[in-house]
Amino acid sequence: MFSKTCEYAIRAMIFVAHKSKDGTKIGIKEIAKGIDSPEHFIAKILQDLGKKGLIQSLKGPNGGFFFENETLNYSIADVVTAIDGNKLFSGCGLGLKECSTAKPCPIHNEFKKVRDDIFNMLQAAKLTQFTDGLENNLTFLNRK
Amino acid sequence: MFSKTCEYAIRAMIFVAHKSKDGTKIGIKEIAKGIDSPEHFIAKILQDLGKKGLIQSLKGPNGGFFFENETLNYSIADVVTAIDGNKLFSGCGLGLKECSTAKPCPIHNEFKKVRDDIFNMLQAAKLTQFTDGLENNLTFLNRK
DNA sequence: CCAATAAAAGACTTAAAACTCTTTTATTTA
DNA sequence: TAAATAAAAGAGTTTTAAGTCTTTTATTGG
Ligand code: FES
Ligand code: FES
Repeated sequence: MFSKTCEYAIRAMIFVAHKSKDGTKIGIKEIAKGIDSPEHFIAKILQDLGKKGLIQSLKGPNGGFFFENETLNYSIADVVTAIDGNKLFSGCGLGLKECSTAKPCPIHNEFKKVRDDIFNMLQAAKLTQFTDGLENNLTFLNRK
Repeated sequence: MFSKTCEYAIRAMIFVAHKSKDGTKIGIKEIAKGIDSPEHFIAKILQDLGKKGLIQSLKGPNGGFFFENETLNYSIADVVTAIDGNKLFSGCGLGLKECSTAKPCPIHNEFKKVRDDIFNMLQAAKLTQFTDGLENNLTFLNRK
């Protein structure tokens, strides 16, 4: 469904949303441990998301990653679009150059339906809404 | 959603189902043209599917690819499983080592829902059911 | 201002996916 | 049975994704 990069990105963003709820900054090492990902790899990914404005960071002692505007409250769909682009949300399921209702592939109708469902569910899934589940060990971001 | 290999595979299988409905065999060159894919690449893919029993082929003059048992009538889900495995149908959306209801990731419930929808729709989509649409130019397997 | 800290940047390696080319084997038909 | 045909097999190459390592830059607190 998502690229490995995107899977790490989503896990990391949810993790940061969880850990930095009160404005605390969270370091890359702790993030890498928390989501069980290669440290330098997730660093690159978050740098990229930082450039695109989806996350903030500060260098130096007590530095780390955090969300400046809780008000923005990005969704998982925003993260997916930033990393994997919009192929999943608007591309043809059978790989035709573009998805088109006028010249549809054989599964266009059914595929469009589930594709839209995926988009809607990821759009509705805000990064901040998972804090409680993680806090109470009802949901997990790693298998350690 | 699917790997490039899998996209080609599905297109090719639907194309063969369409073209060899009356027992005609269809050559790899015509398949490659019909679905707009690299010839040697789709050849490899169909060889693989042949070994797995999803398609039949014969060498020599008048040889080509065809379906022996119309009765089997595989679905797109079968092709996807053969090529991409079952990660899409049963893996964790956030890339955790395994999807588990007991130790779910934050989006497990919602993800499982759309994942099952995808499976059901691909399971219901039989390779032979698209012939009419293709025949009447209502649906397409390329953009040429 | 200096040392410590932590992210940013950039160069790099590895592994997997995508794709190509050449040779071999099976089948048919003249 | 020889020539033509078409897939099978196998050994590549190229490209992209995934992951690593080293150096630089920014920030803080003493
Ligand atoms: S054309 Fe294939 S999904 Fe729309
Ligand atoms: S645990 Fe992530 S989808 Fe089930």
